[in-house]
Amino acid sequence: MEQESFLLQARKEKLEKIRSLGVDPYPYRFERTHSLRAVIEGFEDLSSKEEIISLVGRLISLRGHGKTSFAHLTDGRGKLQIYVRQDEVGENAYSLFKLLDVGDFLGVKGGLFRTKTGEPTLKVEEFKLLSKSLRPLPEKWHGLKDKELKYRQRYLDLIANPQTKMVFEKRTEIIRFLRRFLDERGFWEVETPILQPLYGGAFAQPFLTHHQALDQTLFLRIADELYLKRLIVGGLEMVYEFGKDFRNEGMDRTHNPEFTQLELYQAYADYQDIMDLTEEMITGLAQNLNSSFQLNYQGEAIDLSPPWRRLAVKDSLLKWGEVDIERASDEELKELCRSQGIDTTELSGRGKLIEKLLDQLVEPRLRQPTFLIDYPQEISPLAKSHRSKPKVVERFELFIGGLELGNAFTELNDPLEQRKRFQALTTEKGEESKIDEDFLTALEYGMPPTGGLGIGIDRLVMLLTDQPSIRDVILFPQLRPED
RNA sequence: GGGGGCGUAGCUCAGUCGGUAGAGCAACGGCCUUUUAAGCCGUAGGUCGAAGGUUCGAUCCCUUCCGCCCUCACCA
Repeated sequence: MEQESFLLQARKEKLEKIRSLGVDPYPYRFERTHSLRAVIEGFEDLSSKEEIISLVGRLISLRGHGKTSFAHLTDGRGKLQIYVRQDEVGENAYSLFKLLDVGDFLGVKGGLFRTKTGEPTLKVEEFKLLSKSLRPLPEKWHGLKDKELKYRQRYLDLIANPQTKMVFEKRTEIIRFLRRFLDERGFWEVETPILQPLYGGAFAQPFLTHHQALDQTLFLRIADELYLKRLIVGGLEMVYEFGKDFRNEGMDRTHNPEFTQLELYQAYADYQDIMDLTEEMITGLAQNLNSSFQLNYQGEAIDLSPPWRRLAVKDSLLKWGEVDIERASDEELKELCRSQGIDTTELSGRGKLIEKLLDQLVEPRLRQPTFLIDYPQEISPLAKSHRSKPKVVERFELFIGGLELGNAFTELNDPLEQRKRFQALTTEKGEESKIDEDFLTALEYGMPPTGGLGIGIDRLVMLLTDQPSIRDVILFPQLRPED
């Protein structure tokens, strides 16, 4: 802290010197004629015309040589060298330039030329300080490596590490593509409540908050599902929502307490249609982003070429668990769990046992794109029973590179059946979790046959940007407070 | 929550088999009109994550705590 104030002090003194020269270190405006990227791309043309241009940017390097200085400016899209000479800008202006630091924002005006080494450079005729920086930026050569600092002070990470900026640029492109993809198919983008009197649509602990005026407990949503289905009842037919969901559970490489999910619902579609849509959407995305179906995730080659494997839960466990879940007794399933080192004392019901076996035996093996389909009904209360297979529902989860990316159903639209499923859950849990009567009422008015999908956007970004942790694709991931 | 690793200057990192610490970059002063990790000369900057213990002496060993990372568990 002492050290920091020492460094701060030097900059504050410069700030005062600048003010005493009659210069405002935080002025309001500077007109730029070109972005730095435009200058680099149009350099030959601009320099041959000897045009005088105006540029802005942050000073990221500074090399003074007495009465002349070289520096680099960056404006977030590009980087350009500038060259300042005392005999060009005048003595007063040059002494002001000497008071500048790496980190300051600058507007410059001049013509372009190439240095001896051929680097495109702007010869400064005039410049204007646009904003004074009071703290030193991370070191120019090694950047900012400390993960904690990268997450806590993401702005420094973005300044110091171009790769970080690229990841988040791709994140923006991914979301932009998905919106366009759905908009073009006639989906409506909608917004549903984040503050909910009841929570549902997934199994997870919620965050609680309180509304003062209503004196009411509210929950931050764990999923959008039950509201989006109400809109299907309302006749919207094709809806989607990009939204933050909040789950009050553990944090790890693939879980952040708040995360972004894309949910979409399409009337008159079933889960087969949704599989087609998902495949088309994500392969289109990869093509758009990387111009290829091939990608590398954490050293592993992944081929997104369609069609993707569609593997039934039952077949997956036959293959990797050597068990027939239709025939095996509860005790046999438990035995298999135990042989895999799974603690079965807390597990009730075949559904949970099967889910555990999937976790352990199947999911880690799903490296290439795979729709795992037809899940046990008891762990899928919002999905419609399979049209021909007993005891399973029409549901899929999507796995790529071992990441669980999506979850989808042919939606259950039988209100009486839905009520039974909710009731079975509350008795199983042995607690008075409230049933969303308003949702059931909506179903009673009639919901058309519908397919629905949830995609974990953060994990999708991880996959497509080759990042190992969800924290690397969320600008401000959840951390414990310092001290 | 269990196990393992890490925490030293603003940043990136050395180091001390226990004798209160170094480098590069950044900073400050000086020289320098085509440099680009500019260069040269000089200066300053640290309660070595926090607290306690062992010791003549702790940044180093021990304990506890805090934070970060990995991993297991938990997690429709």
